[in-house]
Amino acid sequence: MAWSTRQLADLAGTTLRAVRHYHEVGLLAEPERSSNGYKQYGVAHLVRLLRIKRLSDLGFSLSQIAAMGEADEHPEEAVAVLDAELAATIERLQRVRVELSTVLGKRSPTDLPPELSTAVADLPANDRAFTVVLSRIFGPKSLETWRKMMEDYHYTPNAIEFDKLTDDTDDATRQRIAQALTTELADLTATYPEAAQLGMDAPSGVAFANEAMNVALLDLYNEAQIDVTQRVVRLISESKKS
Amino acid sequence: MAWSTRQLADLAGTTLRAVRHYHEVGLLAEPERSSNGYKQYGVAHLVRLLRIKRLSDLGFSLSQIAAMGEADEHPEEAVAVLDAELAATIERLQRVRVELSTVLGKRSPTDLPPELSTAVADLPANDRAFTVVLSRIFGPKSLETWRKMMEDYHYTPNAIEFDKLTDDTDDATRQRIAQALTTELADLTATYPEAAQLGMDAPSGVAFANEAMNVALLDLYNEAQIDVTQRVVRLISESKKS
DNA sequence: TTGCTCCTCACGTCACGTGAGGTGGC
DNA sequence: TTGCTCCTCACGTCACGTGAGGTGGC
Repeated sequence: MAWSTRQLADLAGTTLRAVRHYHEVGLLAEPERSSNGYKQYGVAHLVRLLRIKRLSDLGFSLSQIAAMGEADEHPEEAVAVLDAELAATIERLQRVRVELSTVLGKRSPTDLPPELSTAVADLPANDRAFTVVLSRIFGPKSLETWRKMMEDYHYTPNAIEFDKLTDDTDDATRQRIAQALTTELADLTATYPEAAQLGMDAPSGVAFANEAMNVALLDLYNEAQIDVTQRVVRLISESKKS
Repeated sequence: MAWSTRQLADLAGTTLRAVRHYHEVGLLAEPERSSNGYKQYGVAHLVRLLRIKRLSDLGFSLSQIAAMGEADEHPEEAVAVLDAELAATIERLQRVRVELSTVLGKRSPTDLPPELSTAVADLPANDRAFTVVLSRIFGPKSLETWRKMMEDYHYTPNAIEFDKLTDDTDDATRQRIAQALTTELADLTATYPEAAQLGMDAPSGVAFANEAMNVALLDLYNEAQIDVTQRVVRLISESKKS
Protein backbone atom coordinates (compact mmCIF):
# COMPACT_ATOMS: atom_id res chain seq x y z
CA MET A 1 0.00 0.00 0.00
CA ALA A 2 1.72 3.14 -1.25
CA TRP A 3 1.27 5.92 -3.77
CA SER A 4 2.29 5.80 -7.41
CA THR A 5 4.15 8.68 -8.99
CA ARG A 6 0.97 10.02 -10.53
CA GLN A 7 -0.91 9.76 -7.26
CA LEU A 8 1.87 11.59 -5.44
CA ALA A 9 1.88 14.32 -8.06
CA ASP A 10 -1.90 14.68 -7.86
CA LEU A 11 -1.83 14.79 -4.07
CA ALA A 12 0.74 17.57 -4.17
CA GLY A 13 -0.97 19.40 -7.01
CA THR A 14 2.00 19.14 -9.34
CA THR A 15 2.97 17.08 -12.39
CA LEU A 16 4.54 13.70 -13.05
CA ARG A 17 7.49 15.31 -14.79
CA ALA A 18 8.12 17.75 -11.96
CA VAL A 19 8.39 14.88 -9.47
CA ARG A 20 10.84 13.07 -11.74
CA HIS A 21 12.78 16.27 -12.24
CA TYR A 22 13.14 16.67 -8.48
CA HIS A 23 14.55 13.14 -8.38
CA GLU A 24 16.98 13.98 -11.18
CA VAL A 25 18.38 17.01 -9.38
CA GLY A 26 18.47 15.24 -6.04
CA LEU A 27 15.84 17.37 -4.33
CA LEU A 28 13.52 14.47 -3.62
CA ALA A 29 14.76 11.03 -2.57
CA GLU A 30 13.63 8.12 -4.73
CA PRO A 31 11.33 5.72 -2.88
CA GLU A 32 11.55 1.97 -2.84
CA ARG A 33 10.27 0.00 -5.79
CA SER A 34 7.72 -2.73 -5.90
CA SER A 35 8.58 -6.00 -7.65
CA ASN A 36 7.53 -4.64 -11.04
CA GLY A 37 9.76 -1.60 -10.69
CA TYR A 38 6.99 0.85 -9.86
CA LYS A 39 7.95 3.55 -7.36
CA GLN A 40 6.19 3.44 -3.99
CA TYR A 41 5.83 6.76 -2.25
CA GLY A 42 4.95 7.34 1.40
CA VAL A 43 3.86 10.28 3.51
CA ALA A 44 7.43 11.57 3.99
CA HIS A 45 7.75 12.00 0.21
CA LEU A 46 4.48 13.89 0.06
CA VAL A 47 5.53 16.23 2.87
CA ARG A 48 8.86 16.88 1.18
CA LEU A 49 7.24 17.41 -2.22
CA LEU A 50 4.73 19.85 -0.76
CA ARG A 51 7.55 21.85 0.77
CA ILE A 52 9.43 21.91 -2.52
CA LYS A 53 6.34 23.05 -4.37
CA ARG A 54 5.53 25.70 -1.79
CA LEU A 55 9.00 27.22 -1.84
CA SER A 56 9.13 26.98 -5.62
CA ASP A 57 5.77 28.77 -5.90
CA LEU A 58 7.16 31.47 -3.63
CA GLY A 59 9.89 32.04 -6.18
CA PHE A 60 12.89 30.20 -4.78
CA SER A 61 15.05 28.40 -7.33
CA LEU A 62 15.50 24.66 -6.97
CA SER A 63 19.14 25.12 -5.95
CA GLN A 64 18.07 27.55 -3.23
CA ILE A 65 15.54 25.02 -2.02
CA ALA A 66 18.25 22.36 -2.01
CA ALA A 67 20.47 24.63 0.07
CA MET A 68 17.70 25.05 2.65
CA GLY A 69 17.75 21.33 3.34
CA GLU A 70 15.00 19.08 4.56
CA ALA A 71 14.01 20.87 7.72
CA ASP A 72 11.10 23.28 7.84
CA GLU A 73 13.31 26.30 8.07
CA HIS A 74 14.41 29.04 5.68
CA PRO A 75 17.39 31.29 6.08
CA GLU A 76 16.07 34.74 6.89
CA GLU A 77 18.55 36.23 4.52
CA ALA A 78 17.34 34.24 1.53
CA VAL A 79 13.78 35.26 2.30
CA ALA A 80 14.75 38.92 2.62
CA VAL A 81 16.69 38.81 -0.66
CA LEU A 82 13.79 37.17 -2.45
CA ASP A 83 11.34 39.68 -1.02
CA ALA A 84 13.48 42.57 -2.22
CA GLU A 85 13.66 41.00 -5.68
CA LEU A 86 9.91 40.61 -5.75
CA ALA A 87 9.42 44.22 -4.73
CA ALA A 88 11.76 45.35 -7.51
CA THR A 89 10.03 43.14 -10.06
CA ILE A 90 6.63 44.48 -9.09
CA GLU A 91 7.84 48.05 -9.45
CA ARG A 92 9.37 47.34 -12.82
CA LEU A 93 6.20 45.69 -14.10
CA GLN A 94 4.15 48.63 -12.93
CA ARG A 95 6.37 51.02 -14.84
CA VAL A 96 6.08 48.75 -17.88
CA ARG A 97 2.31 48.96 -17.68
CA VAL A 98 2.47 52.75 -17.73
CA GLU A 99 4.74 52.59 -20.76
CA LEU A 100 2.40 50.16 -22.46
CA SER A 101 -0.49 52.57 -22.14
CA THR A 102 1.48 55.42 -23.73
CA VAL A 103 2.73 53.16 -26.51
CA LEU A 104 -0.81 52.04 -27.16
CA GLY A 105 -2.06 55.62 -27.34
CA LYS A 106 0.54 56.20 -30.09
CA ARG A 107 1.92 58.89 -27.85
CA SER A 108 5.27 57.16 -27.95
CA PRO A 109 7.11 55.37 -30.77
CA THR A 110 9.18 52.27 -30.11
CA ASP A 111 12.55 53.53 -31.26
CA LEU A 112 12.83 56.82 -29.40
CA PRO A 113 12.71 57.89 -25.77
CA PRO A 114 9.33 59.51 -24.96
CA GLU A 115 10.71 63.04 -24.52
CA LEU A 116 11.78 63.15 -28.12
CA SER A 117 8.65 61.68 -29.63
CA THR A 118 6.76 64.95 -30.11
CA ALA A 119 9.83 66.77 -31.43
CA VAL A 120 10.27 64.36 -34.34
CA ALA A 121 6.56 63.89 -34.97
CA ASP A 122 6.54 65.14 -38.57
CA LEU A 123 10.17 65.07 -39.62
CA PRO A 124 11.20 63.34 -42.84
CA ALA A 125 12.34 59.74 -42.33
CA ASN A 126 16.07 60.43 -42.55
CA ASP A 127 16.04 63.35 -40.11
CA ARG A 128 13.99 61.24 -37.76
CA ALA A 129 16.42 58.33 -38.02
CA PHE A 130 19.31 60.72 -37.45
CA THR A 131 17.63 61.81 -34.22
CA VAL A 132 17.27 58.18 -33.22
CA VAL A 133 21.04 57.78 -33.59
CA LEU A 134 21.68 60.94 -31.60
CA SER A 135 19.44 59.66 -28.84
CA ARG A 136 21.85 56.76 -28.44
CA ILE A 137 25.11 58.72 -28.41
CA PHE A 138 24.34 62.10 -26.84
CA GLY A 139 24.18 62.72 -23.13
CA PRO A 140 21.01 64.17 -21.58
CA LYS A 141 22.12 67.81 -21.90
CA SER A 142 22.90 67.54 -25.58
CA LEU A 143 19.66 65.68 -26.20
CA GLU A 144 17.65 68.39 -24.49
CA THR A 145 19.40 71.06 -26.57
CA TRP A 146 18.74 69.08 -29.72
CA ARG A 147 15.09 68.66 -28.81
CA LYS A 148 14.61 72.40 -28.34
CA MET A 149 16.34 73.19 -31.61
CA MET A 150 14.22 70.66 -33.47
CA GLU A 151 10.99 71.99 -32.09
CA ASP A 152 11.83 75.57 -32.97
CA TYR A 153 13.58 75.12 -36.29
CA HIS A 154 12.63 71.94 -38.02
CA TYR A 155 10.83 73.67 -40.87
CA THR A 156 12.95 76.59 -41.95
CA PRO A 157 13.03 77.23 -45.71
CA ASN A 158 16.68 76.19 -45.79
CA ALA A 159 15.97 72.87 -44.09
CA ILE A 160 13.23 72.19 -46.61
CA GLU A 161 15.55 72.96 -49.48
CA PHE A 162 18.22 70.71 -47.95
CA ASP A 163 15.75 67.85 -47.82
CA LYS A 164 15.01 68.31 -51.52
CA LEU A 165 18.63 68.15 -52.69
CA THR A 166 19.39 65.44 -55.27
CA ASP A 167 22.65 64.23 -56.73
CA ASP A 168 22.20 66.34 -59.88
CA THR A 169 21.87 69.60 -57.99
CA ASP A 170 24.43 71.96 -59.51
CA ASP A 171 27.43 73.36 -57.73
CA ALA A 172 26.16 76.92 -57.39
CA THR A 173 22.95 75.83 -55.69
CA ARG A 174 24.89 73.60 -53.32
CA GLN A 175 27.15 76.46 -52.36
CA ARG A 176 24.22 78.86 -51.89
CA ILE A 177 22.39 76.46 -49.58
CA ALA A 178 25.57 75.70 -47.71
CA GLN A 179 26.13 79.38 -47.02
CA ALA A 180 22.53 79.94 -46.01
CA LEU A 181 22.71 77.02 -43.61
CA THR A 182 25.96 78.29 -42.17
CA THR A 183 24.40 81.67 -41.43
CA GLU A 184 21.37 79.99 -39.91
CA LEU A 185 23.58 77.82 -37.74
CA ALA A 186 25.39 80.90 -36.47
CA ASP A 187 22.04 82.44 -35.53
CA LEU A 188 21.06 79.21 -33.83
CA THR A 189 24.24 79.18 -31.81
CA ALA A 190 23.52 82.73 -30.74
CA THR A 191 20.02 81.78 -29.62
CA TYR A 192 21.15 78.53 -27.99
CA PRO A 193 24.64 78.98 -26.56
CA GLU A 194 24.48 75.35 -25.42
CA ALA A 195 24.55 74.33 -29.07
CA ALA A 196 28.30 74.87 -29.04
CA GLN A 197 28.54 72.02 -26.53
CA LEU A 198 26.43 69.58 -28.59
CA GLY A 199 27.84 66.09 -28.26
CA MET A 200 30.47 67.01 -25.70
CA ASP A 201 28.65 65.00 -23.01
CA ALA A 202 28.46 61.80 -25.06
CA PRO A 203 28.77 58.94 -22.53
CA SER A 204 30.70 56.75 -24.97
CA GLY A 205 33.16 59.53 -25.79
CA VAL A 206 33.21 62.40 -28.25
CA ALA A 207 35.28 60.48 -30.78
CA PHE A 208 32.84 57.59 -30.92
CA ALA A 209 29.92 60.01 -31.10
CA ASN A 210 31.46 61.84 -34.03
CA GLU A 211 32.15 58.60 -35.84
CA ALA A 212 28.62 57.39 -35.27
CA MET A 213 27.17 60.66 -36.54
CA ASN A 214 29.36 60.29 -39.58
CA VAL A 215 28.10 56.76 -40.20
CA ALA A 216 24.53 57.97 -39.88
CA LEU A 217 25.15 60.90 -42.20
CA LEU A 218 26.63 58.71 -44.92
CA ASP A 219 23.86 56.19 -44.48
CA LEU A 220 20.85 58.49 -44.42
CA TYR A 221 21.57 61.30 -46.82
CA ASN A 222 22.34 61.43 -50.53
CA GLU A 223 25.56 62.53 -52.13
CA ALA A 224 24.46 66.16 -52.62
CA GLN A 225 23.29 66.46 -49.03
CA ILE A 226 26.55 65.01 -47.72
CA ASP A 227 28.44 67.38 -49.99
CA VAL A 228 26.52 70.38 -48.69
CA THR A 229 27.11 69.26 -45.13
CA GLN A 230 30.83 69.10 -45.77
CA ARG A 231 30.75 72.57 -47.31
CA VAL A 232 29.01 73.86 -44.19
CA VAL A 233 31.69 72.31 -42.00
CA ARG A 234 34.38 73.96 -44.14
CA LEU A 235 32.64 77.36 -44.06
CA ILE A 236 32.36 77.22 -40.28
CA SER A 237 36.02 76.33 -39.76
CA GLU A 238 37.03 79.12 -42.16
CA SER A 239 34.94 81.67 -40.29
CA LYS A 240 36.61 80.57 -37.06
CA LYS A 241 40.08 81.14 -38.51
CA SER A 242 39.32 84.70 -39.59
CA MET B 1 32.06 53.48 -42.72
CA ALA B 2 29.61 51.34 -40.80
CA TRP B 3 29.11 49.84 -37.37
CA SER B 4 30.51 46.54 -36.19
CA THR B 5 28.33 44.08 -34.32
CA ARG B 6 29.72 45.20 -30.99
CA GLN B 7 29.19 48.85 -31.83
CA LEU B 8 25.61 48.17 -32.87
CA ALA B 9 24.98 46.26 -29.66
CA ASP B 10 26.48 49.05 -27.56
CA LEU B 11 24.48 51.70 -29.40
CA ALA B 12 21.28 49.79 -28.71
CA GLY B 13 22.23 48.96 -25.15
CA THR B 14 22.12 45.23 -25.70
CA THR B 15 24.64 42.38 -26.14
CA LEU B 16 26.59 40.84 -28.98
CA ARG B 17 24.87 37.54 -28.49
CA ALA B 18 21.42 39.07 -28.50
CA VAL B 19 22.06 40.69 -31.89
CA ARG B 20 23.27 37.37 -33.29
CA HIS B 21 20.29 35.63 -31.78
CA TYR B 22 17.95 38.02 -33.56
CA HIS B 23 19.71 37.15 -36.80
CA GLU B 24 19.32 33.44 -36.08
CA VAL B 25 15.58 33.69 -35.53
CA GLY B 26 15.11 36.03 -38.48
CA LEU B 27 14.04 39.07 -36.49
CA LEU B 28 16.89 41.25 -37.69
CA ALA B 29 18.20 41.16 -41.27
CA GLU B 30 21.90 40.46 -41.66
CA PRO B 31 23.83 43.41 -43.08
CA GLU B 32 26.38 43.34 -45.86
CA ARG B 33 29.89 42.17 -45.11
CA SER B 34 33.17 43.90 -45.70
CA SER B 35 35.93 42.10 -47.57
CA ASN B 36 37.18 40.42 -44.39
CA GLY B 37 33.75 39.05 -43.55
CA TYR B 38 32.92 41.57 -40.84
CA LYS B 39 29.29 42.63 -40.65
CA GLN B 40 28.57 46.26 -41.50
CA TYR B 41 25.49 47.71 -39.85
CA GLY B 42 23.69 50.90 -40.79
CA VAL B 43 21.07 53.13 -39.22
CA ALA B 44 18.18 50.97 -40.37
CA HIS B 45 19.58 48.05 -38.39
CA LEU B 46 19.92 50.22 -35.29
CA VAL B 47 16.35 51.45 -35.58
CA ARG B 48 15.09 47.90 -35.98
CA LEU B 49 17.21 46.63 -33.11
CA LEU B 50 15.98 49.39 -30.82
CA ARG B 51 12.41 48.47 -31.63
CA ILE B 52 13.07 44.80 -30.92
CA LYS B 53 14.71 45.66 -27.61
CA ARG B 54 11.95 48.03 -26.60
CA LEU B 55 9.17 45.53 -27.30
CA SER B 56 11.17 42.77 -25.65
CA ASP B 57 11.69 44.90 -22.54
CA LEU B 58 7.96 45.53 -22.47
CA GLY B 59 7.47 41.78 -22.18
CA PHE B 60 6.60 40.68 -25.70
CA SER B 61 8.10 37.36 -26.81
CA LEU B 62 10.35 37.35 -29.85
CA SER B 63 7.72 35.51 -31.88
CA GLN B 64 5.15 38.15 -30.97
CA ILE B 65 7.59 40.83 -32.07
CA ALA B 66 8.13 38.95 -35.32
CA ALA B 67 4.39 38.85 -35.88
CA MET B 68 4.17 42.61 -35.46
CA GLY B 69 6.43 43.11 -38.45
CA GLU B 70 8.79 45.94 -39.25
CA ALA B 71 6.40 48.86 -39.03
CA ASP B 72 6.04 50.96 -35.90
CA GLU B 73 2.69 49.53 -35.02
CA HIS B 74 1.43 47.03 -32.48
CA PRO B 75 -1.84 45.17 -32.61
CA GLU B 76 -4.02 46.62 -29.88
CA GLU B 77 -5.13 43.17 -28.93
CA ALA B 78 -1.62 41.94 -28.22
CA VAL B 79 -0.97 44.98 -26.07
CA ALA B 80 -4.20 44.46 -24.16
CA VAL B 81 -3.43 40.78 -23.59
CA LEU B 82 0.07 41.57 -22.38
CA ASP B 83 -1.22 44.28 -20.08
CA ALA B 84 -3.72 41.88 -18.54
CA GLU B 85 -0.96 39.32 -18.01
CA LEU B 86 1.20 41.93 -16.35
CA ALA B 87 -1.64 42.94 -14.06
CA ALA B 88 -2.19 39.31 -13.08
CA THR B 89 1.52 38.76 -12.49
CA ILE B 90 1.76 41.83 -10.30
CA GLU B 91 -1.20 40.67 -8.22
CA ARG B 92 0.29 37.23 -7.82
CA LEU B 93 3.65 38.59 -6.74
CA GLN B 94 1.97 40.83 -4.22
CA ARG B 95 0.16 37.86 -2.70
CA VAL B 96 3.46 35.96 -2.65
CA ARG B 97 5.06 38.79 -0.70
CA VAL B 98 2.33 38.59 1.92
CA GLU B 99 2.89 34.85 2.17
CA LEU B 100 6.61 35.35 2.48
CA SER B 101 6.16 37.60 5.46
CA THR B 102 3.99 35.04 7.28
CA VAL B 103 6.41 32.25 6.44
CA LEU B 104 9.27 34.32 7.76
CA GLY B 105 7.42 35.05 10.99
CA LYS B 106 7.17 31.24 11.47
CA ARG B 107 3.45 31.81 11.57
CA SER B 108 3.06 29.40 8.69
CA PRO B 109 4.85 26.12 7.89
CA THR B 110 5.69 25.16 4.32
CA ASP B 111 3.74 21.94 4.10
CA LEU B 112 0.32 23.00 5.38
CA PRO B 113 -2.23 25.62 4.41
CA PRO B 114 -2.13 28.57 6.84
CA GLU B 115 -5.51 27.85 8.44
CA LEU B 116 -4.26 24.56 9.79
CA SER B 117 -0.90 25.77 11.05
CA THR B 118 -2.02 26.72 14.55
CA ALA B 119 -4.12 23.60 14.96
CA VAL B 120 -1.15 21.28 14.47
CA ALA B 121 1.36 23.49 16.28
CA ASP B 122 2.31 20.98 18.97
CA LEU B 123 1.11 17.66 17.63
CA PRO B 124 3.45 14.68 17.48
CA ALA B 125 5.15 14.25 14.10
CA ASN B 126 2.93 11.44 12.85
CA ASP B 127 -0.35 13.14 13.74
CA ARG B 128 0.94 16.26 12.11
CA ALA B 129 1.92 14.37 8.95
CA PHE B 130 -1.47 12.70 8.93
CA THR B 131 -3.06 16.14 8.94
CA VAL B 132 -0.85 17.14 6.03
CA VAL B 133 -2.24 14.21 4.05
CA LEU B 134 -5.79 15.11 5.00
CA SER B 135 -5.20 18.67 3.84
CA ARG B 136 -4.55 17.29 0.37
CA ILE B 137 -7.56 14.96 0.13
CA PHE B 138 -10.36 16.56 2.13
CA GLY B 139 -12.62 19.26 0.82
CA PRO B 140 -12.89 22.58 2.65
CA LYS B 141 -15.82 21.53 4.85
CA SER B 142 -14.12 18.40 6.12
CA LEU B 143 -10.91 20.29 6.70
CA GLU B 144 -12.71 22.88 8.79
CA THR B 145 -14.37 20.17 10.84
CA TRP B 146 -11.04 18.43 11.32
CA ARG B 147 -9.41 21.69 12.39
CA LYS B 148 -12.04 22.32 15.05
CA MET B 149 -11.74 18.78 16.35
CA MET B 150 -7.96 19.02 16.53
CA GLU B 151 -8.01 22.28 18.40
CA ASP B 152 -10.51 21.00 20.97
CA TYR B 153 -9.33 17.44 21.40
CA HIS B 154 -5.75 16.93 20.49
CA TYR B 155 -4.65 16.21 24.02
CA THR B 156 -7.21 13.93 25.56
CA PRO B 157 -5.76 11.25 27.85
CA ASN B 158 -6.79 8.60 25.36
CA ALA B 159 -4.99 10.33 22.51
CA ILE B 160 -1.85 10.52 24.65
CA GLU B 161 -2.07 6.84 25.46
CA PHE B 162 -2.59 6.03 21.79
CA ASP B 163 0.55 7.94 20.91
CA LYS B 164 2.52 5.87 23.42
CA LEU B 165 1.46 2.46 22.10
CA THR B 166 4.29 0.15 21.08
CA ASP B 167 4.30 -3.20 19.32
CA ASP B 168 4.67 -5.10 22.60
CA THR B 169 1.57 -3.57 24.16
CA ASP B 170 -0.59 -6.49 25.30
CA ASP B 171 -3.95 -7.40 23.91
CA ALA B 172 -6.01 -6.30 26.93
CA THR B 173 -4.52 -2.79 26.90
CA ARG B 174 -5.14 -2.50 23.20
CA GLN B 175 -8.76 -3.48 23.61
CA ARG B 176 -9.24 -1.08 26.54
CA ILE B 177 -7.85 1.86 24.61
CA ALA B 178 -9.85 0.92 21.54
CA GLN B 179 -13.05 0.95 23.55
CA ALA B 180 -12.20 4.22 25.27
CA LEU B 181 -11.46 5.81 21.89
CA THR B 182 -14.69 4.47 20.45
CA THR B 183 -16.67 6.08 23.27
CA GLU B 184 -14.76 9.30 22.82
CA LEU B 185 -15.45 9.26 19.12
CA ALA B 186 -19.14 8.81 19.78
CA ASP B 187 -19.05 11.86 22.06
CA LEU B 188 -17.18 13.79 19.41
CA THR B 189 -19.76 12.91 16.80
CA ALA B 190 -22.45 14.13 19.16
CA THR B 191 -20.63 17.44 19.68
CA TYR B 192 -19.75 17.80 16.02
CA PRO B 193 -22.51 16.33 13.88
CA GLU B 194 -20.47 17.30 10.82
CA ALA B 195 -17.92 14.69 11.85
CA ALA B 196 -20.16 12.03 10.33
CA GLN B 197 -19.58 13.67 6.96
CA LEU B 198 -15.77 13.75 7.29
CA GLY B 199 -14.17 13.04 3.93
CA MET B 200 -17.43 12.95 2.03
CA ASP B 201 -16.49 16.15 0.17
CA ALA B 202 -13.11 14.87 -1.01
CA PRO B 203 -12.56 16.45 -4.45
CA SER B 204 -10.73 13.41 -5.76
CA GLY B 205 -13.48 11.05 -4.61
CA VAL B 206 -14.24 9.25 -1.37
CA ALA B 207 -12.61 6.01 -2.53
CA PHE B 208 -9.32 7.69 -3.30
CA ALA B 209 -9.46 9.63 -0.02
CA ASN B 210 -10.01 6.43 1.94
CA GLU B 211 -7.14 4.70 0.21
CA ALA B 212 -4.85 7.64 0.84
CA MET B 213 -5.79 7.73 4.51
CA ASN B 214 -5.05 4.03 4.67
CA VAL B 215 -1.61 4.54 3.11
CA ALA B 216 -0.87 7.31 5.59
CA LEU B 217 -2.07 5.19 8.51
CA LEU B 218 0.15 2.24 7.56
CA ASP B 219 3.06 4.56 6.93
CA LEU B 220 2.91 6.74 10.03
CA TYR B 221 1.80 4.51 12.88
CA ASN B 222 3.21 1.37 14.43
CA GLU B 223 1.65 -2.08 14.40
CA ALA B 224 -0.08 -1.64 17.75
CA GLN B 225 -1.58 1.69 16.77
CA ILE B 226 -2.81 0.29 13.49
CA ASP B 227 -4.26 -2.67 15.34
CA VAL B 228 -6.09 -0.42 17.79
CA THR B 229 -7.42 1.69 14.92
CA GLN B 230 -8.81 -1.44 13.28
CA ARG B 231 -10.42 -2.49 16.56
CA VAL B 232 -12.08 0.93 16.77
CA VAL B 233 -13.42 0.58 13.25
CA ARG B 234 -14.80 -2.85 14.14
CA LEU B 235 -16.38 -1.61 17.38
CA ILE B 236 -18.07 1.25 15.57
CA SER B 237 -19.50 -0.95 12.83
CA GLU B 238 -20.74 -3.40 15.49
CA SER B 239 -22.44 -0.63 17.41
CA LYS B 240 -24.13 0.51 14.22
CA LYS B 241 -25.54 -2.98 13.60
CA SER B 242 -27.09 -3.26 17.01
C1' DT C 1 55.30 38.72 -32.30
C1' DT C 2 51.59 40.30 -29.18
C1' DG C 3 46.75 42.15 -28.47
C1' DC C 4 42.53 43.07 -29.79
C1' DT C 5 38.35 42.39 -32.57
C1' DC C 6 35.74 39.76 -35.39
C1' DC C 7 33.87 35.34 -36.99
C1' DT C 8 31.29 30.61 -36.61
C1' DC C 9 30.06 26.47 -34.26
C1' DA C 10 28.08 24.36 -30.42
C1' DC C 11 27.07 23.20 -25.74
C1' DG C 12 24.96 25.18 -21.31
C1' DT C 13 21.14 27.41 -18.59
C1' DC C 14 16.40 26.64 -15.95
C1' DA C 15 12.43 23.91 -14.80
C1' DC C 16 10.34 21.16 -16.59
C1' DG C 17 7.01 19.59 -21.38
C1' DT C 18 6.45 16.22 -24.63
C1' DG C 19 6.71 12.40 -27.23
C1' DA C 20 9.09 7.59 -28.23
C1' DG C 21 9.32 2.96 -27.24
C1' DG C 22 8.67 -0.74 -24.12
C1' DT C 23 6.61 -3.41 -20.02
C1' DG C 24 3.00 -5.27 -16.66
C1' DG C 25 -1.58 -6.34 -14.67
C1' DC C 26 -6.63 -6.55 -15.71
C1' DT D 1 -6.42 -9.00 -27.27
C1' DT D 2 -7.33 -4.19 -25.83
C1' DG D 3 -6.59 -0.25 -22.46
C1' DC D 4 -4.50 1.80 -19.00
C1' DT D 5 -0.51 2.85 -16.02
C1' DC D 6 4.05 2.67 -15.19
C1' DC D 7 8.91 2.94 -16.64
C1' DT D 8 13.32 5.10 -18.90
C1' DC D 9 15.65 7.68 -22.38
C1' DA D 10 16.16 11.83 -24.78
C1' DC D 11 15.09 15.85 -27.41
C1' DG D 12 12.49 20.44 -27.14
C1' DT D 13 11.46 25.08 -24.97
C1' DC D 14 13.03 30.28 -24.46
C1' DA D 15 16.35 33.94 -24.96
C1' DC D 16 20.24 34.19 -24.91
C1' DG D 17 25.36 33.12 -21.97
C1' DT D 18 29.67 31.24 -22.46
C1' DG D 19 33.60 29.27 -23.98
C1' DA D 20 36.29 26.91 -28.06
C1' DG D 21 38.97 27.51 -31.97
C1' DG D 22 40.37 30.25 -35.76
C1' DT D 23 41.24 34.63 -38.61
C1' DG D 24 42.69 39.57 -39.75
C1' DG D 25 44.77 44.21 -39.16
C1' DC D 26 47.94 47.04 -36.23
